Amino acid sequence: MNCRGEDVRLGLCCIFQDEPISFRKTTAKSAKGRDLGAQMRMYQEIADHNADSLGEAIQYCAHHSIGSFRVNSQILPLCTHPELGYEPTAIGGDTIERFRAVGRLAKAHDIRLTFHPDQFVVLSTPHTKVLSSSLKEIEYHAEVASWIGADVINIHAGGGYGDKPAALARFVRAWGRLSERARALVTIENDDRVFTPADLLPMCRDLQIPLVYDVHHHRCLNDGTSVEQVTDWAMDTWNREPLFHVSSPKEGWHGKQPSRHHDFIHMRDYPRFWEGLHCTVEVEAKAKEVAIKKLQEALRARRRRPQQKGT
DNA sequence: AGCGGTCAAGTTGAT
DNA sequence: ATCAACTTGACCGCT
Repeated sequence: MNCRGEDVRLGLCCIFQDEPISFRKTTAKSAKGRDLGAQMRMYQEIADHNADSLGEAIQYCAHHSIGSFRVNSQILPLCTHPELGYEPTAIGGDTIERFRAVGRLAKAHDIRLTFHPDQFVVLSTPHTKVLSSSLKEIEYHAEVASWIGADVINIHAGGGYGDKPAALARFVRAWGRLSERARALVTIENDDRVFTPADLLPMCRDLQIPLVYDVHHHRCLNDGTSVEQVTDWAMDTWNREPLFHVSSPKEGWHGKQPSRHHDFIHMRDYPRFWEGLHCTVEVEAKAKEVAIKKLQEALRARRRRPQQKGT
């Protein structure tokens, strides 16, 4: 039981729908038109804004019983850009101290912070260029995570390239090239196209990489295992609070692309037996904080009702 | 001020 | 062959 009086910690992903809390970014094209000094000033200004916004996001979560917030990877603009990139620690002024203060705020309110680097991080890639940029990207996340106290950098296994065992072997090798600090934060999530929980669990156990179990992806790409079974197995891979993902299909399970996310979470898709688990559930719904509010209400209502048939 | 096109990056599968 | 989808639309430059 955590401080919110509930067992499950719900997580908000990156942005808000209605609440006026926003994060800024810029484009390489815009930055290139300035001299180096002006570029760094712009990056710092955006980073300061984003640190402040992250603080507001944490406050919002604390006041709305949301226990976790996923931080956008672009929180330091263009930091890992191949031409314009810079060391996170090179950002000037009191920006880093601002982020550290935000980290203390999150800790004080028991708001868990996570990262989910985007699709360009591919540790299973056979291409050395893609691999080096992926490693760099993860190390960047690890640095910022150390400022704010994030305890998860969640990635997918990457492409399968027609030979999943070979791809996973490359993943293992790449993972070994990360710093110890980064490895301690990296988690791996089952996806909806290539790697199922059954594909990933052996590697997760071998290397002690926690599995972020995405039940929606599992339902899109099934491997013969049950939601109950994978939940148990995934829980066992964690040396800290387990993290799961939930979402609902935009056009229903019989629509043409069930992988697309709905604005809200349908209770049918939220496993009943997750209630009462000590874990974080990130809510991947387009309506963001509005979807979480609805989900909280639906979970409360369901808890009051006697057990019904089905999940 | 409003609006449409653009944005750093990888891989897959739908069309 | 092209393009949308993915953890997320925001930003820029034109009219």
